[in-house]
Amino acid sequence: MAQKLIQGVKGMHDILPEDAERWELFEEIVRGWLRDYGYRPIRTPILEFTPLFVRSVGEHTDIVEREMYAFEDRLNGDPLVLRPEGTAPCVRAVLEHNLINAAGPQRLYYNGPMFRHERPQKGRLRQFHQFGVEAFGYAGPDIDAEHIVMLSRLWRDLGLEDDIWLEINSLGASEERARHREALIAYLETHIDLLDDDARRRLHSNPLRILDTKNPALQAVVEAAPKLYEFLGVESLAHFEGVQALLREAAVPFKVNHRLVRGLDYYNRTVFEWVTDKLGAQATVCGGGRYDGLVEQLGGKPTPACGFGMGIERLMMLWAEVQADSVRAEPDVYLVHQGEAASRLAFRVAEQLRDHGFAVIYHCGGGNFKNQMKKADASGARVAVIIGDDEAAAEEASFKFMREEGEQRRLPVAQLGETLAALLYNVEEEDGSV
RNA sequence: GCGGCAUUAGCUCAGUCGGUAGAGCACUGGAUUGUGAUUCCAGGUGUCACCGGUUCGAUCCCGGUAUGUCGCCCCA
Repeated sequence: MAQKLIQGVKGMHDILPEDAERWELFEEIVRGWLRDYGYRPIRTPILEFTPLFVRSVGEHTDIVEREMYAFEDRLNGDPLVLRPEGTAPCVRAVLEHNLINAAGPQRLYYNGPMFRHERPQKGRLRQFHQFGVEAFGYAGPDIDAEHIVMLSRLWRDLGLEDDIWLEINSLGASEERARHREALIAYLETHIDLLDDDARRRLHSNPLRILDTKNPALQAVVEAAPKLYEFLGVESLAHFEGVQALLREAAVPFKVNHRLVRGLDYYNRTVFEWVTDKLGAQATVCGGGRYDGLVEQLGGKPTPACGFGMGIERLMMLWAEVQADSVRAEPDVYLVHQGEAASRLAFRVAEQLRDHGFAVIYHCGGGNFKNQMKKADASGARVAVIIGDDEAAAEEASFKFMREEGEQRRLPVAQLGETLAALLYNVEEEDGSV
């Protein structure tokens, strides 16, 4: 296939400054929120060996069967893959470095790009970004509830609480799930003549999804099908009830959706999704749950675990609506200058002002004063500091407030920093004047 | 991976029943050459996504490709 030189890869988007600034603000908020709950960062490589995901996510999931960027390293034949999700790499790193044995239970988070070769749409990209949280070594329902409650707080902090709601379910223990699956398949096979093509295709790959069909002709069959929750044992039910009790304690509203399943095989017991109706078909902005079997499955000691991932692109689209203002960081000072001696002085003055803590843009590229003042205005700077031949000859600088009334003033450059600090931040000078 | 729709100036979009194109914003220059966001004047704004076909002639019709977008599938 012929590629154009100047063309990004399909489904992989550049995040331009306007958006990237918003992303960084979002990331700062999220990191602060994670720290408040005692979560620590972990960073893992984007490449992993392919079998890691085949074993964890599941051989017969869509992710593994048709969406992984898997390839052979041309140099040594290693089977590599661009990670399609963050949980398995996190478990791998925790096991490889013995974090749990060394330091006990772990509360961790990560942030970064994930890769799935899907058909792109708005809010569904081939390279997308997630914040993920994983907790290892906690068996009780309190950690499940903690994850959900902390997310509820994040939505409030972001102003998204009206756009997102919570659905939860319990998948039970893996044996319980397996028995239900068997019963469900057996039931559906007795009604095979009633199923549509889609349902037949999913009968052995993902029978739970059939229960979610939109085909009205199947409603009666689906309604009478064996229910997963009828297969849950005492412990699973108690755990699920425990999670719900804590959610009620924290006054977090939720909806139990018995048809909620997740596309990754490793989940058990609690699963949850935060969904919105504002992003079309891409309704899920955050999903997660418990995966008590995964650590052992990947070769570790049996370790209870629970976590979630949130899609940054999807959340950013929601957040941009409630956060319409630009989040651009504006400089304090734009330094306008013309003439050789003046430019040299201005270069020094810029550094001098930065010593005082100011954000300073030194004009580059020449141009007349009119042109430079336009740039100063466009930059959003509060103050233009102007140095021409006259100022340079006297070791002085002029300054002018761009956003408020006031005459342009002129001072020796040695006094500029303190004077501007006083004017911009109302800092009193040593003699008490402002 | 399947089906539908879209692609025109830097941005948001008009338009040509087939005769090589516009608006607003932005940008550049000017209104006593050392002063911005207002006002006035002037001006580039463009392979009309790409490749091919039909035609005297295609931005427009047809086919393919690329990308985006909507739905399905699936998921964050």
